[in-house]
Amino acid sequence: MNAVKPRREIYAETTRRALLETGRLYFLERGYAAVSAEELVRAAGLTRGALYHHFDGKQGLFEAVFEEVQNEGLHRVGRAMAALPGSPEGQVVAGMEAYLDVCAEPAYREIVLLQGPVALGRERWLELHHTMRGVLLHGVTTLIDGGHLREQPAETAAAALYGALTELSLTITEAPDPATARAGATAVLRGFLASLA
Amino acid sequence: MNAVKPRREIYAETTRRALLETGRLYFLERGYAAVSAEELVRAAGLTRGALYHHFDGKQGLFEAVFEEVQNEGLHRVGRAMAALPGSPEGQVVAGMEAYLDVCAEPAYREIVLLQGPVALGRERWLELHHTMRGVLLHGVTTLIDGGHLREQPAETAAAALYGALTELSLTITEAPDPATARAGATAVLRGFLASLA
DNA sequence: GCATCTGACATACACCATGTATGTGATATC
DNA sequence: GATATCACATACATGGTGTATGTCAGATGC
Repeated sequence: MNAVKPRREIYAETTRRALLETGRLYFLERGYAAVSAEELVRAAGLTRGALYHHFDGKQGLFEAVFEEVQNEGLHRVGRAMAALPGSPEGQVVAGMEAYLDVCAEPAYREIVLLQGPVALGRERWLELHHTMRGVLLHGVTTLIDGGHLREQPAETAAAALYGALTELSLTITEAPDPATARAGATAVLRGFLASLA
Repeated sequence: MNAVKPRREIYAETTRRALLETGRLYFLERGYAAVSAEELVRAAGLTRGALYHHFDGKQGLFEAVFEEVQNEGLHRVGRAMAALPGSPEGQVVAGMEAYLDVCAEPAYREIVLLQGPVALGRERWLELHHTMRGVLLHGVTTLIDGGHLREQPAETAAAALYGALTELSLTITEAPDPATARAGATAVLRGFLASLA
């Protein structure tokens, strides 16, 4: 038989997960600033001691929740792109559309897009969000290198696309009719991408 | 002679301005969260009583500073657009380029774009920032109505443009060579706008 | 020109929230 | 079985905010 995991480790992992899930729930429903650390840990049946033991305070817990939520979105975008091997343009379009769907999820929208910059400060937020932006930058770079887009600084093109993408995702969920708003958004994005060729 | 302004009113206006300018300075240099209300008013030679009398606490003062800074940018964009009467397309392009310059100013960049959402929360920030976004929306609407852009929901197009614009402005100031970055950004933006026609 | 009132602040206090230092009991180790 | 260590809980110090109240100069009424 393989080594048994010591009980203490199991217990610790359990409380860690309890903190993560309670944090995710409370941050999502009430907002980072509105929920105090004390309230949060009591909801998990713990004390602030546990919070400071496993994470670096309330912000540390938020960062952990942030990374979890963002990674879920990252995987979803990755799967959408991986479904079209051999077509770099199709991959980027599919990735952008998948990203719109990811942004439509309440968890991603609230935790990563809206509360992230507020809770972490823009600087730290950029650090943690770098992985997601990197996907788009990588895609654009590939398109330029492959000759599908004209020669241009990839950072600039990716930044503009990212800005349009994010702003569009927010307006979609705020729109009275999200479905048609999403359709309009993808049309705008495809046109934008084409204008870079 | 016309009525003389009572002395008390003059005094009050003076302290109000002292608070505004100290706030603008401190928020810009140190950041909203990092500067306490107490520290701020002491730097202005006052106490928190004065702050709460004239504004609604630290956040109220920030909102006032925010509106001042944003209005300066608004006027600058307005002047740039007014310089090209009769050419709606030229006006929008000129407005976008002027906006890039406005975003390059440290005060606007820090107070409105970076600290604004953090200090006010996105919801309140959107309310106060609505005037600036409205300029772009109005421009896009005019272009669509005038047939310069194809029939499409103006909100969607304006949102995408705004997102690209803002994101580009941030990357420009962070770029090693802002001048060429700005040139690249305007090229991307012109192409984007053309893709909406 | 004196009394009164009002506006512009200052002072004092109560209340959270956070971070940290320390305590404690269960569990792993030897 | 004694000891060390890990996973928390408890207690306290600190700092920041909002509010209630006090105070004094300056406007107002007679």
